[in-house]
Amino acid sequence: MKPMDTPDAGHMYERIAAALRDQITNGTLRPGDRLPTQQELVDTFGCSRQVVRFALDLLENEGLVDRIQGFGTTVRKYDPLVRRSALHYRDMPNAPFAEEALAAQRTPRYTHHTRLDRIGPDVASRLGLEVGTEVMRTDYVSYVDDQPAMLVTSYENLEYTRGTVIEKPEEGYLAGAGLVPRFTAIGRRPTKITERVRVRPPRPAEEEMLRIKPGVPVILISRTTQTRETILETADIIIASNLFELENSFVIEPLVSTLEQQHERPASQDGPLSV
Amino acid sequence: MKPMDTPDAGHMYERIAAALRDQITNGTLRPGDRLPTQQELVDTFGCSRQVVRFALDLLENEGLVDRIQGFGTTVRKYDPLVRRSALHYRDMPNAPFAEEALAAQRTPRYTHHTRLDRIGPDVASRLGLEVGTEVMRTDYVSYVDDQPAMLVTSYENLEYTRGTVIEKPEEGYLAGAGLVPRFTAIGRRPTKITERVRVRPPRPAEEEMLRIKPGVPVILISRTTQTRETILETADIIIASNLFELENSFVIEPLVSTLEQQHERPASQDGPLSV
DNA sequence: TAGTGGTCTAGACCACAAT
DNA sequence: TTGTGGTCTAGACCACTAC
Repeated sequence: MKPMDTPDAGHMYERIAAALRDQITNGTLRPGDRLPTQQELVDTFGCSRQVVRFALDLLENEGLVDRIQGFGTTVRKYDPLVRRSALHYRDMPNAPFAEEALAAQRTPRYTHHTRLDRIGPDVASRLGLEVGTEVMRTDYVSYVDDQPAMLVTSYENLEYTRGTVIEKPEEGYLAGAGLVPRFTAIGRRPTKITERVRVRPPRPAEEEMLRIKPGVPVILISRTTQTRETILETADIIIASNLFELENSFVIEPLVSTLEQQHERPASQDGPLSV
Repeated sequence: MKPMDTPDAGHMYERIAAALRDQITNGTLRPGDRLPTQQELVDTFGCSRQVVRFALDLLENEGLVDRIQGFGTTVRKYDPLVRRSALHYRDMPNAPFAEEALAAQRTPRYTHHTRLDRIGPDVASRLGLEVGTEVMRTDYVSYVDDQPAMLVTSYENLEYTRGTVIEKPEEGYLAGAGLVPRFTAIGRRPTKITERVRVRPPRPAEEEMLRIKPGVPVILISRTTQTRETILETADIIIASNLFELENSFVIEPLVSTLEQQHERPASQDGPLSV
């Protein structure tokens, strides 16, 4: 019969998607609400069920709806936690992840597994070591309300940690403390931590580990922790983007005439100086 | 005939997708290569064309392939630039975006449009001003090799910039300079810049503005620039995640509380020190 | 013009959730 | 059991690319 474009413009599936998207974004349909059934949409728009399904595919891939077999299609909820780098890289020996979750009325939990491992090319180049060098590897899985939210794999250079209290990250009196207090405790206080952030749709393995729904990208962070001369640690962090936002703060150094650079001086007051 | 699961396990479309995904990720099919045609896949897997298309939908939504009508399906290329916060928020009055692009052998270009604007609730709360206050708004579109890559909308508090040389961000001798040198020039050197990073699939408007392909999430950054007492600026930044990665560096302050400094001391295995 | 991918129909059966 | 969404077939026509 009528093949595709009926009265208006564009394709039928896009018209259906646009109609529903409007209702979702303008609040007519609210998070958790049920959309019309596929059959109702077939009747409303006078098209085949495949077309309706294609329209719902779009909305699902946009992260706007959840489709529950046998139940219906609902508007997806979004209520992320915030991962603050400043919390993770401060001196206090608390667990920043737990703090973030509890502050948002969620229940945090994590598992960890530490073992010796030999590194591949990628980690080797980040640590400045030879491929195959033995390092201390720790895998973490962090849960929010029993839902996996973040995967971390950390590699620590044994040259610096071997035989110290922090050789095993989750043992000893600094178990669970952040990188900064741990390495400070062995006289190797980090001077800089660098995060490289990449974003893409999840791989099937990540989809499974994080129980990710369609339309939810993952955030991948490669971190390196260093002192002036050495690289202490590197880590791969995988985050489900529907559960976390990131917050990064950058401290701007005051202008210190031309003589001195920023060294061990607690940030002084910023005078209105000319350039 | 045979409805779905033939010999092996799972659904046919997932088997097809998995076979192709393997070839892409293990390098049998390389970026730019053409996949088999839909008809060839129909013949190979002995299923209907709809099922083959569903499999390709998956790969497209994973960002792995491009589908070009009349030509074929190809393996997508990924070669992002790096947005370094340290570059954007430093003192040098250069254009960091151009520098990043040129370093990667790409051609940068951007447009800008500055005007007075009255702010809505979101920007108002970020600037600590009343809704409807007049601010200086500037919209930027940044292109890499003539492809739009980043949208920035910046709102500057006129209370501080009115009548100064930086009142219009893209005029005067500091045109195009970063936030730090510009505000420093009027005696309001920023002390902290905070970025909140959110990730999700693109809205249709964003898809169009950034000419985004299926399976490419957007990165949304809300930035605020402040001195100790005041909020100077806030901005919304939208980035196509296939064109940019982010790099954030965090400087760890030396310990100044006690006389203890870490510094160049190669201190190996020493006993546990109190934090 | 030939061949590619894009949209659509009409109908079938399966899997899961609610009752 | 009923109704929801999930997978699949077989076939049609449209839109674009390359030759």
